[in-house]
Amino acid sequence: MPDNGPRLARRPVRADGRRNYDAILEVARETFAAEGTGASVEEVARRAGVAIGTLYGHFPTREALVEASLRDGLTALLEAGAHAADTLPPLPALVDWLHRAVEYCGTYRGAVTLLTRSVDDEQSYWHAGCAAMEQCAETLLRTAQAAGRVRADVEPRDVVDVISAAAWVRENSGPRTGPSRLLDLFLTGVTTA
Amino acid sequence: MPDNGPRLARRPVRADGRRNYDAILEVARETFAAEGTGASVEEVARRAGVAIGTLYGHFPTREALVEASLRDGLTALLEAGAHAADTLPPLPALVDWLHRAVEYCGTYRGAVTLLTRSVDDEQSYWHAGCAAMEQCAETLLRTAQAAGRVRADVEPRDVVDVISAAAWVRENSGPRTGPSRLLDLFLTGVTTA
DNA sequence: ACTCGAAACCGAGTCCGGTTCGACTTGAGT
DNA sequence: ACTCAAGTCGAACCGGACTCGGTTTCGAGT
Repeated sequence: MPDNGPRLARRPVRADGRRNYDAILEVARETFAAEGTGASVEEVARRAGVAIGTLYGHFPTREALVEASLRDGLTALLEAGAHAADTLPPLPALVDWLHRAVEYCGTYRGAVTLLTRSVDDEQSYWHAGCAAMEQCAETLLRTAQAAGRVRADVEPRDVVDVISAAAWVRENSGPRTGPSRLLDLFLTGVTTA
Repeated sequence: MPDNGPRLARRPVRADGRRNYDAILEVARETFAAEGTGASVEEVARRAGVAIGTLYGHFPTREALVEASLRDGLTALLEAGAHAADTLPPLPALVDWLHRAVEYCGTYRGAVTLLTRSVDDEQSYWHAGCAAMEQCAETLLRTAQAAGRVRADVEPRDVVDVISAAAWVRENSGPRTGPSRLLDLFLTGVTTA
């Protein structure tokens, strides 16, 4: 039987387990939002009123915890992509989704780095999610290309790279406001009449 | 007397000091090259045949050590910029230098992140170096703009962001070869006839 | 209501790496 | 040779990740 990689954290069955699981996750989201994905895991446990061992019982690594904290957002992003594809013309659909994707990757400081490393790592907690994102990007890109609105030599991988690059710049470079400048510059270089 | 930020590590005066300083720096370069800037500082001390305290005597923080390891490269990059400005037409000079800058930022895994954080941090060991790089970028950019080869609305800051973004993608995204694709796409979006 | 096994919980303990500090050693100027 | 600042040393401290074996608690089944 092949190793399917790490199991995603599941909401546990017992009432006390579920209570703690939820509490940890909520505190984790707050903490990551405030301090980035590098925040102390012990601190999360402490604030959630739970022993460190309990936290590790639910989320075996920091990665697992971050992944769980971001799961809902990813689902929303994929839905937004599908929705844009259904309701907008090809190029606007792509552009809209790209901006959302950049924003999503910036949910917590440090998240892009984790995400990006996982794209090619089958063992990672994120791999499936990343693959889904890549798939979404590919669909939107190919549609826009078929409509003649994006240069034909652009690859899905370029799109993924631009998303992460733009998100990374946002979180590491001085404070920027509004939509990602890097993304805009990329788009002007890549779109066609 | 104002705090001028951290002092850059200087080659010490005494012979034994200089010996150790040089040994540490050489080992540090090898180690960072092999394992990235996150490598264990203790490991560096061990391999250099020096006690941990000695290392800290010369380089008070990991940042100081990384900075020292990258100093020569930065000098070379700045010289290359000046040289390109003197010997090439405006746009090629900018393009050439950008590629070099991306390569430089990729000297060690993790270096871009350190560098980028320092741009706005006056306290950082790098601040002066970053400022010099930004200055170089600005000169080349403005010249290319004056020659009508780059869109007028591009700011030096955009250039710096693109350099770090491209370098970051190279080190974090799957293995890429050849010149940075991200940089190329940016340039096609930004250059004019 | 009671039993009992699995599910959860707990937190001390291990490991590891960064950084500090005060005692000791040594190079080099006089 | 003498002196002392420069340099060296490494034990010790700290904080955080992660483990594990003992204990408690839930809740399904009777």
